[in-house]
Amino acid sequence: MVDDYRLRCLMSPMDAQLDIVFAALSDATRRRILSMLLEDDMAVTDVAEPFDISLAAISKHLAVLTSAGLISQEKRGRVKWCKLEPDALRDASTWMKAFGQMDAIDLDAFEKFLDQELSE
Amino acid sequence: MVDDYRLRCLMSPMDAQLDIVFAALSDATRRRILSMLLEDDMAVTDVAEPFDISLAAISKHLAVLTSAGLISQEKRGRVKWCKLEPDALRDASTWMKAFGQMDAIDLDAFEKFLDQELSE
DNA sequence: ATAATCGTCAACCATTTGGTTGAATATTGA
DNA sequence: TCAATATTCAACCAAATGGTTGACGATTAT
Repeated sequence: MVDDYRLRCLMSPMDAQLDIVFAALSDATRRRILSMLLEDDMAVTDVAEPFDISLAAISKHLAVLTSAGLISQEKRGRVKWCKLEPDALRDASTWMKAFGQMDAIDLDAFEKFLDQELSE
Repeated sequence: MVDDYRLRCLMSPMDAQLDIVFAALSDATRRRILSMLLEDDMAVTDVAEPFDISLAAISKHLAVLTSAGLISQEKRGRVKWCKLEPDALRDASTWMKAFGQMDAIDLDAFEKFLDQELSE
């Protein structure tokens, strides 16, 4: 009985999504925006206020966070509200968790899995 | 008594290091290399073997992982051995954990902290 | 109606990233 | 000694990233 759940977490098909989420997290401005949104939903202008960069730059950062699924944006009137979507962090934290526990799994199975993966 | 441990995790000075670690994790090739190194220490050439890209490209990926602290490289003879350093994941996973638990902390303190941070 | 506000778009720029190739540097094996 | 192996370096390239500015389309306030 192989615990290939963690293997699935580490390898293949959600790779593209993980790329995007980790890339979104790799910028301090974006992480700080996420922290701000923990406090409350915010309008784009209010998100931008503490930063020294242009509104357009913030708008781009918010677009990155949105396409990573880390936030959602909803326009009400002329204001676009930004809302945290912390569930999108789950893939990433699952990867890291799986990674940390990897030495506990069946390594023979992992090797077979790798061979199969590579022969495709 | 404020739990500002998590605040410290989310904000400021280790930001630069987090940038680097998350960026290193944002590439599927590099994550796969990390997975391979879970099995065992490996020489650069052996790391490269399963991939379709040049050895030089792998060498660069390994350099990225090294400067993120996620692996270490030690040259013995003409072979450079790559070794996983999973502790470097701790900052990142601490950030994510702190983030996930953020709603449990003192938000007034967080607000004060933010104000202070921004007035510097 | 007109002016102000919210946010994005488009064009541009410099830097970084991920890849290539070919040459160069050790080191080891015959 | 000479050839093969292991790895990096240097130069280059295309694409992506993070920033700018100015104009623009919506929406709201006067």
